[in-house]
Amino acid sequence: MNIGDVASFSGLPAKTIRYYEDIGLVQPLRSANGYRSFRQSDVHKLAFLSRARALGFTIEDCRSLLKLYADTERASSEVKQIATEHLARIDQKIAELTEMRATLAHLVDACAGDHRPDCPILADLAMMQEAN
Amino acid sequence: MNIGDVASFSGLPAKTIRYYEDIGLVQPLRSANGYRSFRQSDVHKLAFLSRARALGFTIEDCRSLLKLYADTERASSEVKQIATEHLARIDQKIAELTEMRATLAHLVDACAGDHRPDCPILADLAMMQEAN
DNA sequence: ATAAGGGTTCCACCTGCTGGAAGGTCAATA
DNA sequence: TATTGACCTTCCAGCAGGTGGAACCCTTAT
Repeated sequence: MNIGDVASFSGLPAKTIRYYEDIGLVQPLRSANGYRSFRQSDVHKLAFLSRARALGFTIEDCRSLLKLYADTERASSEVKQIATEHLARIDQKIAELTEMRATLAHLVDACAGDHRPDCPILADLAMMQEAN
Repeated sequence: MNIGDVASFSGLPAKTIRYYEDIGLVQPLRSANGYRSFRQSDVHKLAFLSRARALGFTIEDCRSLLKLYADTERASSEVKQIATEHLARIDQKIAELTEMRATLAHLVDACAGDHRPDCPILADLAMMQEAN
């Protein structure tokens, strides 16, 4: 399979697939003409990566997950730990964004948004200047 | 004011302040010895930037906001638009993360996380391989 | 023969900093 | 006065995770 086919199959751009090869996540063979030649297992790996990335796992997480995936003797606890840590990071991020959202929504709400220059958003961002 | 003082005052690392000068967000003067010399207005700008960045505005947003801030003739609608677009981006991000979180939490929940190799997390990530 | 549509490499760029090396400056102390 | 230590300076490199483009090769059809 050439890279274009793999791209449409895995949903990853060809550029990304080349990048994944660069950083050692996949090792496709090469045809006589120099084209990358992907085996079924490579395609599976890439689909795996595509899904893992879509769930927000970092590349390093993906590397670990692929290793565990390949090791049929792994303990599921190892996988669960990676996923649990990632879940905590997501929760953290959601909490941060939610707080930002609240503040920002409040400001947007307070701003008339008309032709006049008075703007609570700028006033809040400046704050210190207010005390001036 | 030297960069160290400004850093502790604005809450931004000195490195970041230098970077902000690099990209033209602030233009401090220079003392005879070559040290950056920050006026009150620079310090205010940096505090403004610090708050705007904490609310997740991009650097380019900040650039626009600073320009609007400096322009006492601005229409508040211009500010509101930037903030509203940013709010939408935040909502988008929260939605994505929330979906990720749901899927991941479901998987983590389903995984025994013990010494055995059976793992629904890997199984789900692989999917295609399942059909193999 | 040539044009279209694959593929290849390499290098630069994106966001928003951060770290480190190598050196200049300043105030206080031994 | 020498020297320490805490400042400051510049410049260069790197992080994640790709993306864009240039310049080129390969294959197939017309």
